[in-house]
Amino acid sequence: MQKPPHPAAERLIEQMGLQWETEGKPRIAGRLFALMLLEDRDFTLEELADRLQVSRGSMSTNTRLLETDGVIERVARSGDRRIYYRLTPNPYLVLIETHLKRIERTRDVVSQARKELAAETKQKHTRLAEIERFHDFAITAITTLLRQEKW
Amino acid sequence: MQKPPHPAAERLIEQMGLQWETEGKPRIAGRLFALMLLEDRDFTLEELADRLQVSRGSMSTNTRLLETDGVIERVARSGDRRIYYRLTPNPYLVLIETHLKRIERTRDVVSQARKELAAETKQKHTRLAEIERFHDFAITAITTLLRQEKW
DNA sequence: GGGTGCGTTCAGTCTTCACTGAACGATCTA
DNA sequence: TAGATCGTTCAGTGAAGACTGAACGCACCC
Repeated sequence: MQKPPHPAAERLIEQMGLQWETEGKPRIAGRLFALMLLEDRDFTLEELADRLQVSRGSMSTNTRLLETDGVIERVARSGDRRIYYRLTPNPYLVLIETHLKRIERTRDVVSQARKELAAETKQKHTRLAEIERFHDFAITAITTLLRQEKW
Repeated sequence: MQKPPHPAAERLIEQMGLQWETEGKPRIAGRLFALMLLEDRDFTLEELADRLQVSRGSMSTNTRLLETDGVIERVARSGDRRIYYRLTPNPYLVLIETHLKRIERTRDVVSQARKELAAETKQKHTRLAEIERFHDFAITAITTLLRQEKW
């Protein structure tokens, strides 16, 4: 017999879903992430779909999404045809890495624009160089942060 | 006579728009931000709407959005009924602050769940405490980063 | 081979939200 | 006061994409 989920757990899951939504990611992915953080064990696809009340199709899509990001991984069990999902060792660090990549991408866009605008007014060029430097600074900061790992 | 915009500038603006879109923010807001970074001067609403080829309504909404975030500000000129917009002194730092607030919010959600789940299994409680600690660490890191300002 | 369980795919639906543009109020000018 | 200019609001439109669920492929079991 299944114990009904604690209201506080439920709230955490839903809040995380909304949070992810504001960041442009699927709500289900956020809810999924929260659930797995909370329970911290292996799940089958169907178990997840049941628990979060979504279709298997949706769950398939979103597990793949998190898997691609490196937040969760698939686990096989001998004698069980089903696939199990669990969090990877440092899911949060992985998320930050994804974020880092985005910043790097923006930096590159700025950088390229700066180079191509070199012949333009000096003001624009200086301005872009400044922005680029800021990005570099942020990237360095986050990278050292990730290396520390002593949280 | 107006000089046509440089292709590289155009690309930067559009790319920034797409970037903001992936982060769940309006594309126009991103384009607006890039344009103002690039030119770094005062603009009227209509000038912005013309330049980015959007309606005045849209521009009104999006200038307000960036203004609320503290990225741009309104400027009045005596003898001119129109409102001018310009970047605030450290627009990037402001954006990071906004991001910081979001992290704090997530931390609070986790924190509350942890407290309410104190009576639940020890595993869940420990797990949530760990997540909370991680958030605290990230918050501290970003805060010190913002205080430095020596980029 | 038929039957069953599992995961994926994909066409279709639904929701959300960015964006438009007309209408409006407000403010200045003649 | 009438007219012009400026910014905002809001109802309506359109598009993007999250989500569903049926159909499918595949592997295993009998």
